[in-house]
Amino acid sequence: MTPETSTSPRPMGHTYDYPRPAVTVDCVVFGFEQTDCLQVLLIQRQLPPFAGQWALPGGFVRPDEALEQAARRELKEETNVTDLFLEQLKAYGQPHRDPRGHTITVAFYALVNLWDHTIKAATDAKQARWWPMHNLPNLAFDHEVILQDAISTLRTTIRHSPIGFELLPTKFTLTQLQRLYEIVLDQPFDKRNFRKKLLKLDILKDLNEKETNVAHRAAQLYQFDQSKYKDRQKTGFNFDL
Amino acid sequence: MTPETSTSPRPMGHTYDYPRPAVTVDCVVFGFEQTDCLQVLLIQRQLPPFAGQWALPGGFVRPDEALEQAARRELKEETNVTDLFLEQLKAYGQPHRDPRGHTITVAFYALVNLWDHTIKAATDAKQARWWPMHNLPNLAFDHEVILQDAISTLRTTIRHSPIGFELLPTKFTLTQLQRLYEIVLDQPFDKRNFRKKLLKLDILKDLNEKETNVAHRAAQLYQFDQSKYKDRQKTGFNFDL
DNA sequence: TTGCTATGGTGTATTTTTAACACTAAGCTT
DNA sequence: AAGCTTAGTGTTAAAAATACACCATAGCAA
Repeated sequence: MTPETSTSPRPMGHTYDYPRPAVTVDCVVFGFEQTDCLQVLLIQRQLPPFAGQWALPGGFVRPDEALEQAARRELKEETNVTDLFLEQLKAYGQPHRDPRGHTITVAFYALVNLWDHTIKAATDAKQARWWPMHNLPNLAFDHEVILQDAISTLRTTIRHSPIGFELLPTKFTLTQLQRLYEIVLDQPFDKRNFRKKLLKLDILKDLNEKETNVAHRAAQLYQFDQSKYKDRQKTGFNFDL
Repeated sequence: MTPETSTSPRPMGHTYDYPRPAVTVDCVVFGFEQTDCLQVLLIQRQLPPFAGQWALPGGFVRPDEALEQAARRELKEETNVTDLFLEQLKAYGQPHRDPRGHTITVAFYALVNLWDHTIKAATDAKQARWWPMHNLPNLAFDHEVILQDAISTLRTTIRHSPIGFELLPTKFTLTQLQRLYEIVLDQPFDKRNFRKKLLKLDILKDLNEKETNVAHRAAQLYQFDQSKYKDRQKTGFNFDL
C-alpha cells in the first residue's frame, strides 16, 4: 500500500525550494501452495484513503534509505516476511494515483515459499493475508495495474531465468516443479518432455532422497544447484524453459 | 542528468510533514548510425555537482507530472528530440548517489533513428552530443551504472520484441537490419539464415522499392508492419530472434 | 495378503528448427 | 569491358521439440 498520514509521531516540517512528490515502495508478494494456485499477499488498510480496502504492502521511503531496503523493511513491518527474493518491477507516477497528492511508488515483486516462511498475519493494526490469484478483492490506488504488471513480468522472467525455485521448498520433486510452471504460465507441459528438458539443463542436484508420508510411490527429491547454474551460464547457455 | 539547483527563479519553500527525497528522470538515448556503431546521447553539465562532466539528459519531475511525460519534456528541452520510443528502465535510489542529498531517479531508455531525427546540440547552456558506445567519457552520478543496465536491457528486449526497427529509417534493407542486430548483440549472424528467419516471421512489408544512389546493386526496401505483427501475436507467436 | 488407488518414472519415432556453408546477380565506377 | 561492391538465393546435416502409453511402487482398505 501507499502512504499513511498519521501512524508515527508528527515531526516538524521539512522545507524544500521546489515541490517534491512523495515516494513510496509497494510489494507484490507471490506465494505458491500445494493447493495449486498462485497467491498474493495483501494487507487491509486501516486508514484513509481507501480505509478497509485491500492493498499491496508498502509505505514511505525514509530519508537516506535505498529503495530495496525500504521494500524489505515495509515487508517485515507489515507482514513479517524476511529473506525473500525481491526484484524491482517498475516505478508508477501518474499524478493522481494517490488522492492525497503527487506520489511516486517504486513497485517490487517478491517470491516466497510457503513451506519455509509462515506469514504472521495481522501485525500492528493491519491485517495481512494470502489471496488466490483467481479471486482477488478490489485493490486500493492503482494496485490492480501494478499487480497485473507483476504477473506479466513474473511470467516472462520465470521462463528465462531460474527464479521459480524461490517459490518451492529447498527440496522438491519434479512434479512439484512442473505444477508450478503450469500454474504460473497457465499452460500444460508434457511430463516426460518436461523432465527430460530440466534434467538436461544440469542445474538440479539429485539428493538421493525420497518424499515421505505420501500415499503413493515416493518421488525423488531435487535441489536447485546455484553453482552449477553459474558455471553453465559462463558457457553461453540459456535457461529458456 | 539529475537535479539542477539554480536554473529557474527561486520560488518560495514547500513544506511537508515528513522529509521527501527529490525525484528526477534520466534518459539513455540510443542512436544507430551507418558508421556501424551504437551511440548514446549525452549532455555536458554546466553546473555543480559534476560541472563539466558528461551525463545522461534528465531533470526534476514537476508537480503533477507523470514520469514518462517528465522524461519527454526533459529530452525535448535538453536535446530537442521528440516523438521517440521511450520505455522505463528502472528506478535508482541509493542514498548517496547524488551529493546534494537523497535523490531518486527513474531511468528510461529511448531509441531514435538518426535518419529522421536530427539532434540539435547545444540548447541553453548545455552541450549535447552523440558518443559512440565504445568510447564513452566518464559520467556524472551513477550514470555509468544506469547506462550499463540500459544496454543490457536493450540487448534482452531487442531479441524478444521488435523494437530494433525504431533505430532504423522507416524503409530499410535486410542488410541494415542484420547490421543493427550484429552491433547491438555484438554477435555475427549468417546472412542467409538471418533473412530466412526474418521473412518467415511475416512482419515485414516488401515495399517493391529499391535503394537509390548506391555504388552497387540496389537492395530491396522493407518496412516493419505493425498490424501484421499484432495479428501474429494473437496466434501465440514469439519474435525471439 | 491381496488388490485398489494414486502418483512416479521411463523411451522412441516424427516433425520442426537451427546451423553450416558458396556461388551467381546486378548496378556503379573507371 | 573489366572490376568492384553488395544483393540475393538453397541444400544438407544436426539438434531440439513434440507427441504419445505403459509399468513401478508405496500406502491404504477390504
